[in-house]
Amino acid sequence: MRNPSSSSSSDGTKKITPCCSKVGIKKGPWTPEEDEILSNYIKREGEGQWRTLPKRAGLLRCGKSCRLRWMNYLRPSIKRGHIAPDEEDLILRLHRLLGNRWSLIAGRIPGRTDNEIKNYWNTRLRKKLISQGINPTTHKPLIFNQVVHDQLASSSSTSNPNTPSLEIMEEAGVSSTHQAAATNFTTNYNIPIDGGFMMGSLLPSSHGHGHNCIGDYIDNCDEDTFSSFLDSLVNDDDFMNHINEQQQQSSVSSYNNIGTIDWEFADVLSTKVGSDDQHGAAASLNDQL
DNA sequence: AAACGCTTCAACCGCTTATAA
DNA sequence: CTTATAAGCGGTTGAAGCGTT
Repeated sequence: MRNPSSSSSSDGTKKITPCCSKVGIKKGPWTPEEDEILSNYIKREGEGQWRTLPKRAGLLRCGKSCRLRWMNYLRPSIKRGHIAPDEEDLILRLHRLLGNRWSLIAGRIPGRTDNEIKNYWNTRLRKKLISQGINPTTHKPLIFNQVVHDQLASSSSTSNPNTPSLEIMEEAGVSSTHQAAATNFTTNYNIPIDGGFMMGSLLPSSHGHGHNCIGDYIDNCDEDTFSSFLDSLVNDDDFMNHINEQQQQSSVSSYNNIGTIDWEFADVLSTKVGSDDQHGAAASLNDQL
């Protein structure tokens, strides 16, 4: 494990983490005895008050370490071991929508911790996607993105600056129907090609400022709505019902076509124009429909 | 059997966010 | 409103285990 004395900031000065700086605080792997003490204490007294918990429980650990051990290993609800294919699929779908929001992703997968999912992603899923030629950050094809982006950069032949050129769409194999939809889609929703819209900005605590129907939809959600939105990803059939309910309740015009947008096209388009993240939301939702 | 390289995952760190005083 | 403290998060590390040579 890591050397406790090696902690330093980028400018070389030592940084002290208050709860872990005391002499006599144990670090490194937990022993079965420590696990038992912590488990028994939390079962008896409950979670929380992590900073003072070690002293009260009689452990020579910092509160952070106790919390982590409990959250990631000792909690009775934790499901350890092999991640099933359906769990893997869910991780992929949620990551495509949420990015590296491990805690949020874990919250949607019963019995799995953020640390476990993060590790699984970094050691397996990331490599798996790369081996399949998929960018693990954007979930788009690795090579195609670059080619189209380069083409797009040298093109200025469309009247709407947000719309990819018809030549590019033809080259990319987009049908004429979808080409027309592209113009409508990008015009109606004023989607800027360069986006700057991170998937993480879909979250209530980190609002994006791009104009995107899905982004707007989620930006205007409260936490319960967002939570139920994520639940709908787990239960695919619920998603359209959820959107339709929101449509009826909302007078925001940009929501009006949300149930009729050609999401398959949105996915194709997002790949073609290279504004991965902004369209990534639509693309990920497309997969659910 | 030994040496080496690679993979996994528990645990730590620093930072941010939330809450209390 | 400001400051201090606690909790939570994501990135990173490195020991242990495993496979290969």
